[in-house]
This record gives sequence, structure tokens and C-alpha cells, in this order.
Amino acid sequence: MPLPRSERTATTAVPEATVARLPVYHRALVALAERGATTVSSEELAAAVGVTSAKLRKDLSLLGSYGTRGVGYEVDYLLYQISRELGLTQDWPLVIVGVGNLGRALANYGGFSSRGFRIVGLLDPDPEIVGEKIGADFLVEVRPLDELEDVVTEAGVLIGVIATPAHAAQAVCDRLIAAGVRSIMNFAPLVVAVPPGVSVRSVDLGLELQVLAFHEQRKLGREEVRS
Amino acid sequence: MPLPRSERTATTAVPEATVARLPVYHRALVALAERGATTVSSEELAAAVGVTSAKLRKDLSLLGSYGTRGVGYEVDYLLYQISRELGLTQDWPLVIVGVGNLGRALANYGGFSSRGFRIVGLLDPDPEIVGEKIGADFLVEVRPLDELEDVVTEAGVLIGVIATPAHAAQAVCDRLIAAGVRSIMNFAPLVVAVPPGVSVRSVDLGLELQVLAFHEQRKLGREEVRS
DNA sequence: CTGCATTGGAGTACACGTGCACAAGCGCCT
DNA sequence: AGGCGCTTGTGCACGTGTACTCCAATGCAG
Ligand SMILES: NC(=O)c1ccc[n+]([C@@H]2O[C@H](COP(=O)([O-])OP(=O)(O)OC[C@H]3O[C@@H](n4cnc5c(N)ncnc54)[C@H](O)[C@@H]3O)[C@@H](O)[C@H]2O)c1
Ligand SMILES: NC(=O)c1ccc[n+]([C@@H]2O[C@H](COP(=O)([O-])OP(=O)(O)OC[C@H]3O[C@@H](n4cnc5c(N)ncnc54)[C@H](O)[C@@H]3O)[C@@H](O)[C@H]2O)c1
Repeated sequence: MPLPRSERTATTAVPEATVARLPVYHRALVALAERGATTVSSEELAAAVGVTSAKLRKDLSLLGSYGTRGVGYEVDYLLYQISRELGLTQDWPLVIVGVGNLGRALANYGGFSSRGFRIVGLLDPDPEIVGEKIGADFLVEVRPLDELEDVVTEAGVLIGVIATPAHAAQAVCDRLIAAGVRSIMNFAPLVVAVPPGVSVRSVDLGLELQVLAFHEQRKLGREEVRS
Repeated sequence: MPLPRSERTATTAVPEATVARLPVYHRALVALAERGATTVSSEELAAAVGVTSAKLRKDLSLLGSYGTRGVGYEVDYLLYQISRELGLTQDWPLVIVGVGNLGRALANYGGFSSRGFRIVGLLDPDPEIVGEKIGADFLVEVRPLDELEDVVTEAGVLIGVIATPAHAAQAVCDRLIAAGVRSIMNFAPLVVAVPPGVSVRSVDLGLELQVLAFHEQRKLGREEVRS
């Protein structure tokens, strides 16, 4: 006899596209809850996040049947289920390697702790920076790069953030993984190679701008033709 | 008689998925050029960026026939063609609204100018910040938020970056568009609504972490089952 | 100049993700 | 108690994007 769906995390594979949208639903639901809403229809929620209601319902149905036909979804309950599915009900310790412009901005950002992420380590090789205390909720001291392995092992860190210059990124990545990290968030503008089983998400702000520039150029081209 | 393909930007629609990969190819080619390579085969380049060679070739063939059979692609030439397609051969002025942790990091980042992006405006309502001079290549003075429309119009800005708190993002977005901006890069954790014809790319760092946490939780779940 | 090995480009089959439309189910009102 | 309207959940068809296969074009060696 299978467990009721509400009592387990979905074992069926959730499409990557859906996974990417779940945090967006989460955000919108938090906003709704703060506004005091108790229930929400798929139509409303879909409009808030900019997707079609059919897609939203299909996404949610992959996690389980958490809605009530004729009524909609109970905000608190759905919020909890998505949080659980995303692993937001537990605490994720993370380290940031490279405390320059970007690493500093991340460390100062207060929005991570509310979603269950806790910065337990800041690493940088620059002696000028080491020893500095940075943080939004609570201060974390910047430690020398040599202590990377210690920090990761001690706190059981599974998620690492790379905010170093590009030339150092692969080496840092290798060390993180060797120390036990299994998910990498990479800001350096290059493709880091990782062994199977390790997840990587690269965020390249320059790349995003280039995509925008491409579309902008297309718009300009179209206008030229039309005139 | 149609123009030879090499003399025009591709008029056939380029798939969004391909557009997203072009900057990655661009990056890899720059690295290859710096290393002194003159030609590169589809196999090599594909390995460098982590895609299959077939996909790479199909992507490139959408832009034109820039390769030589039996040899590969000439690095400089291909680089130029991709740059042209992406609109990197021209200069894109951009404004950043909100000079906090993140806006400051972006303004201090030197990697944009080399790809044709030039920061011409930094806007912030905080009088403490206004007047400050920030920049990597050349300094830009932070101006009061009221002058947003002036800056955009004067410099003919088409791309705007939103790095304000979430509650201010939509208002800022509306003002940018009203002033003439047609592409938005948004860092605030919400979905901004824009009229048709305006492109938006949202980068939510918290969202990326949540996706990683999801996969991490999945891995943990699998291990539990196995033990 | 010829033959051969190499490599891009086009064509084809497949998988994934999306949108549509409808049946199933719940609550409310009579 | 029963029917009615509302919203969910889902099967199905479509389109887009991806992986694979084949072939001809091309450079190079002899
Ligand atoms: N700042 C931005 O807005 C921005 C935008 C796009 C991409 N990036 C990328 O993010 C990364 C960081 O950018 P940044 O502006 O913070 O750079 P930064 O130069 O300000 O900071 C880099 C930090 O890494 C440290 N570092 C140097 N060598 C290291 C090594 N071998 N191991 C570990 N740490 C080392 C430095 O001491 C420094 O503190 C870069 O790869 C950059 O390309 C940044
Ligand atoms: N810093 C990060 O690492 C990080 C990570 C993820 C998301 N974000 C998001 O990026 C945005 C900026 O983050 P931050 O850390 O730089 O915040 P911040 O508070 O440091 O900076 C925000 C800046 O916006 C300015 N501002 C306030 N109200 C404004 C208004 N009405 N119009 C224009 N400007 C206004 C403030 O004066 C301040 O300088 C936020 O939405 C945040 O959620 C930041």
C-alpha cells in the first residue's frame, strides 16, 4: 500500500523546467500570505507569476493533489508543501569563495537566511581581506583560503559559491568538491568541469546582457527594414 | 538575388536556446584567441563549452557557413561573426538603478566594458550615496533618482538594470520603459510586468540556490533509500 | 593531379515541455 | 437531499529543441 501523497516527497521525476518555476511560485505565495490571503486559485497565482494557469496546475499536480476543486489552493498549506519539496524546511550551510565585489554583495545580502540558507564560511586569499567581518544577520569572519577544507568539513557544507576571478574558479571548484561539496553556484564566466553527481548552476551576468543586446539589435534591425 | 550570408545578420529566426549559448561560445573563443589558437574544430569547441559537437555545428550554421570543411573554424573570423550577431560590435549604454550591495558590485565590475557595455548612469534616491563616484574603467557619479529620465534620454539608453529592493522594482521598471528603455535586467526577486516589445531577464540568486537545494535534497533522499 | 582522411552541414527521428479542452470532484444554495 | 457552478487535475496533440546519421565538400599528402 503506497503512502498518501501528502506524506512523502514526490518520487516521480520532476521536470527541470518545473523545478525552476517552483521558487517563483514560492515567492508569490509568500507575498500572498503576507497580504493575508488564505486561498488562491490557479488563475490568480498564474497571473501573479506570469505563466498560464494550465502550466501552473500541471506543475503543482506533480508534487501532489494539494488543491480543492471548486475552491483553489490553501495558501499556507501549498506554501509548506512547496517549501518541503524544495528543501527549504531545512537549513543549508554554504560557503562563499572569493570576497570581492560580488562575494561581498552576497555576504551582505539578507534575503538568503529567510529561505533557509546560512553562510558559514567566507574564504579569500587576500591578507587585506582576511579577518574582516561581513554579514547581514550575523557577522562572519573572512578566513584564509587554506582553511577551505576545514570550514567545509566542520560545518558539513554541501553548497559552495564561487565568486573568484575566472582563472581561479576551476581550482577552487575542484577543492570544494574534494572537500565534500556537491552543489556549486558559479559566478565566474567560464564552464567549470565537475564529476558526475555534482550539480552546477552558472550565473553569468555578462551573458544575460549579451542576450538582451541580441534582442535589442533584432528590434533595431526590424525598424530599419520597416522605415 | 539574396545577399551572401556573410554580409548580413541572419534574418531567419534564431531559437532562444541557441541565443543563450552564443555568449558561451563567444567566451570560449575569446579564451582560445588569447591562447593563440588560429583554428578550432567543432569537436574541440564543443568540449570546451560542454555541449555536443552536433549541437554546436547546428547553432553556428544558423548564423551562416563560417567553417571550412576538413579544417574547422577560423577563431578570429568566427569570433567576429558571433560578436556581430550578438550586437557586441556596437556600444550599448546602460543605466543601473539602485546602488546598494549589488548595484555597487556591478558598477565596479570591469568585465562589461570589454563586451561593449558602458555604464552611463547610476541612480539612487539615498542622499548619502548620491555624488559618490564608482567605476572600474572610468568613474561614474551616482545621481539622484529624479534624474533617471534625463540620463536615459540624453545617452539614448536602451538597456536598464534594476538593483533596487523588491518593493521599488516595478515602479522603477515603469519609469525606465516610459523613458525609452526597451530591455530590462532585473535582480529584484519578483516578476516585473512589462508591455509587449520590452524584453526582461530576471536573475534571482536566491532562486538559483533553491534549485540547488532541491537537487541536494533529492540526492540525500536517494541515499537514505539505498541504506 | 589524385586519392584519402577529415569535418561541416543538412536531413531525420525522437524526447521534452507546453497549451488546450474536458471530465471529475467539491462546496454552496435551494 | 439534490443539483449547479466553479476550479482542479489530466489525457492528448502540437511545436520546439535536441541527438543522431549521412554525405559531400575540402584540405593535404604523396
Ligand atoms: N562584480 C560583478 O558585478 C560581476 C559581474 C559578472 C561576473 N562577475 C564575475 O564574478 C567573479 C568575481 O567578481 P568580482 O567583481 O567580485 O571580482 P573581484 O576581483 O572584486 O573579487 C575577486 C576576489 O577573489 C579573490 N581571489 C583571487 N584569487 C583567488 C583564488 N585563487 N582563489 C580564491 N579567491 C581568489 C580576490 O582576493 C578577490 O577578493 C569574477 O569571475 C567575475 O568575472 C562579477
Ligand atoms: N546583494 C545580493 O547579493 C542580492 C542577492 C539576491 C537578490 N538581490 C536583490 O537585488 C536587489 C538589490 O539588493 P542589494 O543587496 O543591493 O540591496 P541594497 O539594500 O543594498 O540596495 C538597494 C539600493 O536601492 C536603493 N533604493 C531604495 N529605494 C529605491 C527606490 N524606490 N528606487 C530606486 N532605488 C531605491 C537604496 O538606496 C539602495 O542603495 C534587491 O531586490 C535584492 O533582493 C540581491
